[in-house]
Amino acid sequence: MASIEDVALKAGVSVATVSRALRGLPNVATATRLRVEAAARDLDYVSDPSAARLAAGRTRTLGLLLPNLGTWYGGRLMAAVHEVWNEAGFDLLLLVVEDHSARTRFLRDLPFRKRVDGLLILDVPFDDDEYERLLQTGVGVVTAGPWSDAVPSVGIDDREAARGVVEHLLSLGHRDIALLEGSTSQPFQWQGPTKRRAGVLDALRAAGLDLPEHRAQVIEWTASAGAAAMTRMLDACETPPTAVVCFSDEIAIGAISVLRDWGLHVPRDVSVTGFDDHDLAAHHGLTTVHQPVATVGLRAASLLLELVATGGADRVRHEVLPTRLVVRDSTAVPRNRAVVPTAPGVPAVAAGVAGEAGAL
Amino acid sequence: MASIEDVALKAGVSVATVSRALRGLPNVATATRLRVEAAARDLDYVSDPSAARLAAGRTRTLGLLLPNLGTWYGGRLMAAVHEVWNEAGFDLLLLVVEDHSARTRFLRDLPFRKRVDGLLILDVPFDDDEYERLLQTGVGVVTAGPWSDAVPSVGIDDREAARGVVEHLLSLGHRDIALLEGSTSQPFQWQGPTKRRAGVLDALRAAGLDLPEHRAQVIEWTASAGAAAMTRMLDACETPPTAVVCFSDEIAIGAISVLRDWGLHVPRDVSVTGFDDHDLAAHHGLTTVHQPVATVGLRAASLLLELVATGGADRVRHEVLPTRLVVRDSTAVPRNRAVVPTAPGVPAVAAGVAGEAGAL
DNA sequence: ACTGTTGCCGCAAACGCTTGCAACAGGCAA
DNA sequence: TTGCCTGTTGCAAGCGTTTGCGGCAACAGT
Repeated sequence: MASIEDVALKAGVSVATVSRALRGLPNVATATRLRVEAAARDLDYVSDPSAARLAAGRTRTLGLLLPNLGTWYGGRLMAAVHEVWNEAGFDLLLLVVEDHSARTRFLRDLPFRKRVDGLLILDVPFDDDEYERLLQTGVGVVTAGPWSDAVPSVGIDDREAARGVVEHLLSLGHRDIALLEGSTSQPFQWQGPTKRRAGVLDALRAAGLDLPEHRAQVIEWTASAGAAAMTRMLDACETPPTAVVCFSDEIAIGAISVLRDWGLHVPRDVSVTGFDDHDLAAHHGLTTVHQPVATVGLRAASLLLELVATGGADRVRHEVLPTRLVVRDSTAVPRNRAVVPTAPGVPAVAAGVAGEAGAL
Repeated sequence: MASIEDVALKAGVSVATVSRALRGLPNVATATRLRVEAAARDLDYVSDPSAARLAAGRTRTLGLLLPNLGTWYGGRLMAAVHEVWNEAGFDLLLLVVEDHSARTRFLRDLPFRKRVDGLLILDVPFDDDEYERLLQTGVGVVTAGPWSDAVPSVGIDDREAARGVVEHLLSLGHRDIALLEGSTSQPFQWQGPTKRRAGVLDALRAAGLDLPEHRAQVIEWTASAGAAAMTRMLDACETPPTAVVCFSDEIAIGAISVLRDWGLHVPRDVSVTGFDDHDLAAHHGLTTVHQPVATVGLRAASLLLELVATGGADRVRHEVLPTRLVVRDSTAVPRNRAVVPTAPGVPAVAAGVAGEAGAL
């Protein structure tokens, strides 16, 4: 297998020149560059990344830290990140921290040392001291999701998004709105659900409403948990809520199936909303919050790329990407209630768009 | 940041001894080993993988080649593979080949050269010559899914699995069975669907039945494609089939939603089966073929590990993992038809298990 | 003609490990 | 005592790059 020396011999130059020519450095004459490139092509030469890393002191590898592989969100994001980094000639090193003990080990061993130039953290939150410890290794750090003053981030405004969903329901005339919240500890203390809950309360209070205890449940982020919670709620109350706000599409899909089992029509009897705009959401006709997961990945990946290129963070920047309420067929005017033209402070949103058209 | 030399100095031994001690090689006295380990711990030393790779000529990295990130199947498999390799101290390098031009480039450039010790190929099929070209780079190759005489593989018996599904329907008494096949070119020519079709035909023919042209459609592997195809089929025929066999759970979910829209009850009016046992399949009460994706990943990952450890493949081995028919609530005895006790050659499977119990 | 300047290029020293080989000490048998 | 073997350690030569520095033309300005 050809090494740089073979190329140098064949092209009649030194290895230094080959290295410079092949990497496109400026101080190489065009003629020599062409000669070198030809020689490299003839010999089918590719440079050895290990040697390059060792000599240059940079790994041209970036780490992606996430709590688990195989989730819809993580997979989508990883796809975007991989594309950006691959394009820029960086390898992607997967770092999986699936539970608290793994998290502790991660912070103790810092297993990315000497392996990556930068670290993109997805949904594994740290406190400021912990971020500091990560940064002391010299690698650049960016988060996609978690927010901290210590490191740059890109994410969405969970609070605002949740508020938008509830405002949509309010504008349709709903006054009895239930909440299926995702747990904050799945598997980590994560800020998203807290913010979403705050957004829900913002909207309710602006309309002079409240969130009674029996109308809220904190559950896992799965369809089965959504189904179970919906069942409990229907069991416990004589009248179902007119609308159910779910913190993920999967939860919503679970809730919907239970409602249907109970003979309740969605959206005629009960409106349901999700969060994420999962692939299957469109197919289920689910009204939901579209979350630009690919864009989040792309931006975060690019940010980290810049960071490691410029060497240091000049200033900690935060990018907040817009979400979008996608109104489909799972929300409608509540049964037997007058449409309130516009709730106070609510933009005249989509009240006409959401019909009872497509059955679910 | 501490290097091996610092540890050597601190422990009062040579770097060679440190290297041997820390890697657990046998020819180090226990006392020295302990001293070295203590020094390493004190200095918070981790070895530089680039230097180790360069010196040893092995990368301790394995490549995972797949057509796209962010799919349910790929994500699940990657999770299993990552766990096995991580445990063994190997890094995972993602190689994505999303379409034919990328595939051509991959074969031309062999971008994994000098970067990995082995390659695990998932759902990106090559012909024998192409495998030969991959092998000439000296890396070990294993596939998860595709079958070839050239390289070891682990996978499932698609034909057998598909046959089982149809036999289940036959044993319930179905005689008018439709097929929603996944396309073979998504994005690559892949053997799975061909084999599944063969399995379907095996079962039908054994029962003296046929697959009329208007009862089969080749479509994409998505819920929307499943929905569209189901619509076309219902549009085109005056009587719907009594059962629909789908090549993926997502296709099945799409089909079911259309059937429901048309006022057809599943399974009372039409039975539907999927393939994969996707997370949401249980939730939809879908009768389907459980595919041991995590086990496939685990076995393939281990196989590759052995392969690169022993240096060479003694013999090309193929592992076929069992699938399992999971009978849920989307299949039942067809309406207005007598139950045929047992179809010829069909094991007395689950005919009593599949009731009309849970509505969908 | 002499000095700077500029543009290319080569020399050689890293980079931080691994590993074949030699050295050495101690134990044992002859 | 000598020789051999075994178990442990050190020496030093790599591994294949990158990059600071110096050299050497060619060229322009005085």
